Parts: sequence; C-alpha cells; structure tokens
Amino acid sequence: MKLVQLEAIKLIETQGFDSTTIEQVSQSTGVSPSTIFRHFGTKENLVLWDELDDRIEKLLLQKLPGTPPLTAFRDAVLTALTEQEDMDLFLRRTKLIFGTPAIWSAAAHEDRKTRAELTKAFSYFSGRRKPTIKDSLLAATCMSTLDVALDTWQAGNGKTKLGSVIEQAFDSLESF
Amino acid sequence: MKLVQLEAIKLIETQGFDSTTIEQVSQSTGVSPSTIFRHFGTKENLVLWDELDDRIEKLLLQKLPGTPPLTAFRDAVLTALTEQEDMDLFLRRTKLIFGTPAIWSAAAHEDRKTRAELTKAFSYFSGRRKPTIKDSLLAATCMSTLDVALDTWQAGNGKTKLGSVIEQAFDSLESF
DNA sequence: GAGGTTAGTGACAGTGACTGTCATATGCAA
DNA sequence: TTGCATATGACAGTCACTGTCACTAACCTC
Repeated sequence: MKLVQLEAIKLIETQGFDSTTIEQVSQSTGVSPSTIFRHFGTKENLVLWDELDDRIEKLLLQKLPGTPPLTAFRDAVLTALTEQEDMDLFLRRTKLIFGTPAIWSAAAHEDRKTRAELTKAFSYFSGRRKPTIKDSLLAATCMSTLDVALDTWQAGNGKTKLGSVIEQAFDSLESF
Repeated sequence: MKLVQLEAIKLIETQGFDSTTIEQVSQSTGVSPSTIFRHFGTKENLVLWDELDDRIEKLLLQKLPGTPPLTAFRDAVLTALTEQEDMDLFLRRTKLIFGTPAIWSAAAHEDRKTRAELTKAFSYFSGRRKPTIKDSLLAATCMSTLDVALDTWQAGNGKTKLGSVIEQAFDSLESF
C-alpha cells in the first residue's frame, strides 16, 4: 500500500488534489478503486497515512510520569519526528497537507481525536479521574503548537531543521 | 436564507447530518438545490453560516491597540458571543458542530483562515512587519482556546453561562 | 486430499455532494 | 420601452464514497 500512497502523492503534487481522481491512482498502480478505499477510507488519507501517531503516543506515555505535560509532549514529538527514515517524503507530504485545504481539514479531524486522547492522558497522569478544562487546554495547545511548527517548517521548504523549529515553537509558549 | 438554514438545522438535528440531503432541505423550503449551493457553498455551511467572525474582527481591531493580544481577543469574543440575539439557536448550532465530525472539520478550516488574519493583526499591532512564529502561536492559542471553551459549554448543554466558560478557559492559560 | 474458514481483492450498482451552463424572471436605471 | 444586473431554477455531468456479491489464495482441521 505504500506504493499506492507514493503514486498518489506524485499525481497530486503534479496535478493538484482536486484534479487527481482515485481512478487515476487505480490506473497507475493496478490496484482497484475498491481496494484503495478499503485501505485508506478517503482520498485525503492517501496523503495522511502514516504510523507517526502511534509512535508519539508510545513515547509520550513513557515520559509522562514525572515530566511536565508540555515538556513530555514536546520531547515525544521531537524524537518521533526527527528520527524518521524518509524525511524528504515527510516534507513533501507536509507541504501537501498545508497546501491543500481539504487535506488539512482531514488532518485537523485526526488531530482532534489525538487531542482527546492527550486530554485523558494528562488528567490521568496528574492524578485526576475526570479531565478538567485545563487538561483540554493543555492538549489543544500541544496540538496547535505542533501545527504551527510544521506549518513554519513546511513554509520554509525544510531549510530550517524540523527539530529546531519545534523547539523554538514550544519555547515561545513560555513568553505569553 | 435564514429560513433555509433553520430548516436544515431542524432536519439535521432529527435525522443526523449524513442522512439529511440537500434535496430534503430543498423540498422542505421550496428553494432549489442550485440556489442552496449558490448561497451556502457546502452542506456544512448550512450549519456554520453566521456573521460572528465579522463582529469579532471589528471588536478586536478596536481593542488591539494598547491591549495585550490574548486579552483583546478574549474581550472581543466575550462581547460578540454573549451579546447574541438568539442564544438558544447558537447552542443548537454549536452542539451540531461539535457532534458532527464533518461540520467540525469545515469549521476548523474557517478557523484556520481566521487564525491567519489574527496572526497578521498581532504582528502589525506589535510594530513588526513580518509575523514571527510567536504571532502564529498566539493566534493558534486564541483559536484553540475558543474551541475548547465552546466545546465545554456545548457539552454541558449550555448550563454554565458561555461567558464564564470563556473566561475560565482564558484564565487557565496563565497557569501553564 | 476433501472441506471449511478467513483475509485480500475486484466488479458493479448505487447515492449524493458539488460544478458548470443555460434559461428565465424580477427589479432598476436610462 | 429597452437594457442591464441580480436572483433563481433546471439540467447534465463528475466523482467520492458505500454496500454487496463473487473470486482467489492461504491455511487449518479432519
């Protein structure tokens, strides 16, 4: 399925998201539309699909006990994102995400689920049973800081190292 | 067109978003699908449509000179949202937004545009020409704090006053 | 090896959101 | 009246996405 994703990304990069049809991806890869939809669910997910969220979650749960939430999240994201095998592909995908409203919206929808998970984790590790509004805010801040960092990184075509952009973003949070 | 929106909201509340078709809204209102799409653009916008963003923007620009950005934004949102004529309808719409992934995603897309405007405004009023990453973060924090506040308010069926939820949310930001 | 289950795939027929275009009506200015 | 703009509707088309059925291959179980 990685082949399908790669082909889809190529097509979308050259033709644009709207002008690229699943039928075309199907033709280029020999995989039927049925199968593509079965694996990816939506056209947007052809670009979004990866295993990063799982990695971040694992890292976060390791670091959360004993570490302040914002720091734990920043560290988890930092190691998960900078230790990627194919950084070039990640940049191309990120550029597509921030350059295509439909894809960004789908990503935001995923982020919202992640935010809910984060909220639960934060409340749990601070010894509360029910999440407070502060837990929700913390989670929301984490996700939108990451969003801003990725957007900034992508807008600069990856010239500034991803790690430093993320660090800079989370550092700026202190000075509000 | 407010009639069309109201009818659409009623239908969606009873049948759910996916099960409600534009055709049904057309039948119930006597307005053709063409016209509905011409006015609202998307099915999601039938729920999202309002003039709040304009009001908030105006209020914000009034308050920004001389007021710290977070405070200015909080105050603008506070007055714009609490001085609404039809608070009951606003609650119903908010419940639909946070209860329907497709609508929430569309709202997030609009929020992203607002965020971009905010970023520009913040950098402008702090005397910088080009927005820094801190301006972006400030804007992102504003929008996601508002999102959390509305979500909290909506989840409690509006029993806690909207104004207090918003104040509580922005106050919590201080203690990160 | 025969028979059964399961997962992966494809073909096909729908549904419905959305687009683009053309025709019609309505109001308003010249 | 004539002309123009704006609002509306009818219609045809595209395409994402769903649901269902059929086929194949791998792998058990007996």
